Amino acid sequence: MKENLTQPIQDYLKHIYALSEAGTPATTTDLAARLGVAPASVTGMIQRLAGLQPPLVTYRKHQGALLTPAGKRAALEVIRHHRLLETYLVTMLGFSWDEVHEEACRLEHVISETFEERIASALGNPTHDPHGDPIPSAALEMPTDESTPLLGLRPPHSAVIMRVQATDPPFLRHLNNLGLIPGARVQALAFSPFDQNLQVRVNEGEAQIIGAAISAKIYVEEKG
Amino acid sequence: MKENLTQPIQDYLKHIYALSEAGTPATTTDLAARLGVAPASVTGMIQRLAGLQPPLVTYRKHQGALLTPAGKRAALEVIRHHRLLETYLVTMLGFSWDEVHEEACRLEHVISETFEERIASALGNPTHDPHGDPIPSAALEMPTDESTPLLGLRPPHSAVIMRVQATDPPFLRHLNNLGLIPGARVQALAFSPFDQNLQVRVNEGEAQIIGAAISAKIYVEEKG
DNA sequence: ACACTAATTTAGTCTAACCTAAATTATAAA
DNA sequence: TTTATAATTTAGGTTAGACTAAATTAGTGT
Repeated sequence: MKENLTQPIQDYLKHIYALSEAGTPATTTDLAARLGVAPASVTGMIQRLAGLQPPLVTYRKHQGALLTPAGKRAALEVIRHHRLLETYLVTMLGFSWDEVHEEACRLEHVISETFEERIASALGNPTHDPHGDPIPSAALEMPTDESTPLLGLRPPHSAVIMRVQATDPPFLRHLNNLGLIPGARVQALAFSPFDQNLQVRVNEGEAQIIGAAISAKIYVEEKG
Repeated sequence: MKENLTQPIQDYLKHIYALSEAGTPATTTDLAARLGVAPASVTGMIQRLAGLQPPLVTYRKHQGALLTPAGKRAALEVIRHHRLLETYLVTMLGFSWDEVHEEACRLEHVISETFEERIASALGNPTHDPHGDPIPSAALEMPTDESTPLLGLRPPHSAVIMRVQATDPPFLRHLNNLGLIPGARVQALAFSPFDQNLQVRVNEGEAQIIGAAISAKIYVEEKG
């Protein structure tokens, strides 16, 4: 019951959570790609996780993996660590938002509950990290967000960026240069159905065109 | 050359550094005791460390281990992390000095050079941690201290506590209750050669008697 | 010089987490 | 329905880092 999960196991759970959030099981290959590991290794690990007492995942051959309640709790604990750390690194230690993912990935496995509490309260118990990702509460409740992909915004609507789902540092720096960061207001000026390009104005600035690869990863809310 | 040392290896190096600081090699058994590991495991690991390219320790059978320059650098890097972290946890996150050792032991292996720099400069590049232990500089130079064991202080001399060499939380809390913390002034009132007990006054307070087990671990400097 | 004890090393195992290659199963097209 | 392709699993192997038990070496007192 009081379990000390290894770092690899915590990583598996974190990614199973992300991939199965929509309800569909996380597949072996998707997990392998995310974890940077061979598919066969994933099969082996999933079988082990399903055999633990208590089991952390449910698993049926060729169907993929889903988290059990215990597995979900462990995953949310790691995700809370990760997102609190990212927030702390940016707001208290002057990291930029493209640097924090890697650092948080290493720290998330080793900080104590005390450390978690201290940084959470130093930050005023934030509900979202610098990328806009929701931070599970201390009770491991995930905040529910209403945001939708920027890709779906149509002229002449405007909206506020709530979330940027990306971890690649060069990509994040690029978005930062374009002003596409949480809090920014974007107005849709034109949409091209062929290539799914969106022409937008960001924060009263110059008009610019952004491709589908970008606008699908940015989540906005129409408000104000 | 660009080495990613594992956490166990970093721990070995750290403890070899501590045990061989005086110049005498670190013995298998002492290392085993410190690392909480069987002596045979230490032998195996030391042989591996001596066989790395470049070697991190020098080793001759039954003689114990000494750090090579590369090994010493790696050890000092970890020790710098550890002591900066302890300092940061105490001064920026409200940890008490008995809580920080364990936390720093886990964090020291995973923080980046960037993280190290940021906390060092947030703290004003401290040279000593909350226990008074010297913090190696960014260039890995260890500050040299002049302090001597409180055990050697004789009436009517007085001195200032510079360093407390201990990690056990209950013990540290006890010292804290006695006021025996870095910065405190102690005056020797009497010394009993039989049991090595020392009667002292701490910070103008009540006289109290402290045993050799304590006064040997507290380092002071006579000044002022 | 000898013998006893304590320290150390060797030899052989174990487990977690990975790998590759081969075998199997599912999926989708003809 | 059959078959090709892609996904998955099985089987077998590797490595780091630990363990125990047995063998060896060093150090000390006689």
